[in-house]
Amino acid sequence: MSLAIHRPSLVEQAAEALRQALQERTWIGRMPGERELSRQLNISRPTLRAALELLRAEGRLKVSPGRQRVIVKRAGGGAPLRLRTVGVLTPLPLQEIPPFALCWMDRLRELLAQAGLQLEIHSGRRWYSRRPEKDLAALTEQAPAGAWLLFMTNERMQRWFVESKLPAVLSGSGHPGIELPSVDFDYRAVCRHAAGQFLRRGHRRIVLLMQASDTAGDRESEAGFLEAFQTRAGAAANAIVAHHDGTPESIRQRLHGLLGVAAAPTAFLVARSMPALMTASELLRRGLHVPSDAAVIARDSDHFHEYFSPQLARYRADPEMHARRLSRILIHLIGEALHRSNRIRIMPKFFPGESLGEMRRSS
Amino acid sequence: MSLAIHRPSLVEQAAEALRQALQERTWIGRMPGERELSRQLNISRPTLRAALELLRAEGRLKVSPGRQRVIVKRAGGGAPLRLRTVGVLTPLPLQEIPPFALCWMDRLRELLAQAGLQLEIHSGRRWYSRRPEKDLAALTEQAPAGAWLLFMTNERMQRWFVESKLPAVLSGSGHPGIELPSVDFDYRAVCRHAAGQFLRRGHRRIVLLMQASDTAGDRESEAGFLEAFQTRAGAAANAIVAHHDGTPESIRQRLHGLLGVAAAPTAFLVARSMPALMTASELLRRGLHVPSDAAVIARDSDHFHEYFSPQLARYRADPEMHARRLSRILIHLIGEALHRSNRIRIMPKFFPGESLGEMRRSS
DNA sequence: ACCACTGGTCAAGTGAGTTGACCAGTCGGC
DNA sequence: GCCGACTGGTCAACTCACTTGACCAGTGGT
Repeated sequence: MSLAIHRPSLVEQAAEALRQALQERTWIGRMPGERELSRQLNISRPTLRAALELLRAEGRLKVSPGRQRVIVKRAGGGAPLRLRTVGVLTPLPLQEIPPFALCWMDRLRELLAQAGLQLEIHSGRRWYSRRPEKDLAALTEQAPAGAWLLFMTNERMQRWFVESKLPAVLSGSGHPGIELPSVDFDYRAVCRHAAGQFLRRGHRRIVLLMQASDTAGDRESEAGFLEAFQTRAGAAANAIVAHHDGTPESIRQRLHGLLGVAAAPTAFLVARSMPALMTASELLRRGLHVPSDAAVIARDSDHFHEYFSPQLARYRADPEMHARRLSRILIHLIGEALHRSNRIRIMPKFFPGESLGEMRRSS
Repeated sequence: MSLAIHRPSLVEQAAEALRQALQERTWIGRMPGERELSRQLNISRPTLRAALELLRAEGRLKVSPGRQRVIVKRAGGGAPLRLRTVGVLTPLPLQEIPPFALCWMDRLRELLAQAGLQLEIHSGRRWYSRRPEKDLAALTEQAPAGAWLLFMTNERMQRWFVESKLPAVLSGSGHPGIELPSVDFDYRAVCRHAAGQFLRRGHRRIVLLMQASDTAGDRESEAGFLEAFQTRAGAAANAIVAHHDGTPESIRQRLHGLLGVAAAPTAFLVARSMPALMTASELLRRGLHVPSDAAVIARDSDHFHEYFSPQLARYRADPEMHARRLSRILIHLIGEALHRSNRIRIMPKFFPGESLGEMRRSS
């Protein structure tokens, strides 16, 4: 059913009108001035400029400051093929992608399909290495896409996309200084809040357990977590940041190390839904009572958490919303092919569950 | 100079899209609900309502509170609609669909998109009730599809699709006598095998824990499970089939009942991945050791099981394969629109894990 | 009686687009 | 020479269509 509405931005519509006008040889040699054009099109100058920038990127115009834009003579129809695919970059194979992401990805695929776009998933550790530049260049040449959706990306990758000027969107945080549109969670606020919950319940040895990756979201998580200990209440407590490599075995080992000492931690904030499951189940398996021996909060949540006993305290978000926001940005981006730094930051909702324990005054 | 840009509001565009849809007789009798429509159009409800109000003013719709809008019959024929969509029926909303299914569904969507087909998911308990006929008729009229993909269906539903002669494929087993193409797992063999594993390890009180649904797969599971007890080794043992309603709370209660007696079961075969998680975690939470106090096998597996400690014994299958097979049948079906009873039965691979215990001779 | 659905309403938030202002560079004419 | 009227380049403030998320009462099937 093609019920979907196209919803082109004014910029796209203006660009299309200008293309049409150029095609019909409305002007010769140079374009009219911006102010004149914006008057004719009945749009504002910033909007017109964005449209003209599109045409420049397509090679139809040349600009130089102080002079009117020059119309480039075209030899035959060098119509810039518009790519109708969105490439997705992920380090994980489809089966290992967390259900939450799978859910919004599927919904996103549906939304994009209605707009005539196809999602193409490229999964592999290759692009996530220390020096991804060469592989990224190879990929974007061999599998060209109208836009790229980046998932769990490190700084190097993000920087590469900015510099190569390919249209890209982040699902997850952008590193400082990276000007890419993104949809992500406010992990700084989440982790600060979670640590605060632990502190208010009298915990004094608190672990943030996360994957050793260099995504911006994880860095923010750490920063937010540590911020909570700079308050008066937190100064007396012990903040521990522990890393693992993402595999179940590695998480188990890390927990083994943490719990093997005399003054073991009593509170665990765990990043990502599956490591949270591993943490909680391993605690139970060791005979610890949750929450009285060890409290747990999951930074991320997935639907299978509903089926864990005791119910984990966690932060929940809406995959449908995530998909809609991404789809709008992507459709926009593929139409305009220009970065408009559009950062959407979502605050997931806290769900207390049973793994946190009652409020108490002192330890 | 036709440089001017027509700038329709979203409301106008939506109204136009709806007029178009009405023209094409996309729905019969009544419109879908506002929430559903706004989701399909990817606009917010207030905006949609304004558009619907436009149509009402034009006399194409009638509204009355608490009921869906009624389409006013108009003279003049509508165009016959071409069906390039595959409708998916599921009782669960997208977020609650198990990751395994989500995974093959997404891959299926990709494969179908390549063939120019769109997947349209319809989730709701409505079609899964005791008397689904009326609602199914309404659905297939209001959202016509070139083929239907049925998920977790009961016998009544399957029979309805056979009798209405709509092209349909089952993901899951067909009930006896139902001649629909299907891709499913051989749960009879799986459960017989699982019960055999328990018996060989000396367990004598063995539970099959499953959702009280009337899908063919679940019936086969029960049959296969019980078959294992008709061997010489199984005759001395106690087979218990316990049902729950699928909610975490219900599973917990059921387990509470099972474990509350003196001679509690020592082995649990659990259908579906999430109930298996609930079972294993609840056992641990109660201080039972897995597997020495209670052994667990999951009939179905999902990737998050990797992150449970101890590793659950389970049966694994390949979502990619599942998607490929379904896509072939569906593309075939939508091309030829005839049933060719094509039953594909998959035997998932057994993974012993840690929750089953070593082999031993006697209890 | 319940529960899941329907249409009806609303307040708060947000982001695309507008407006209007100020640069520095270019160019023609006095 | 130099003024002034153009050019493109940039920015901050404002506006309003649209979104979001929440509630309500009524309907209808189980």
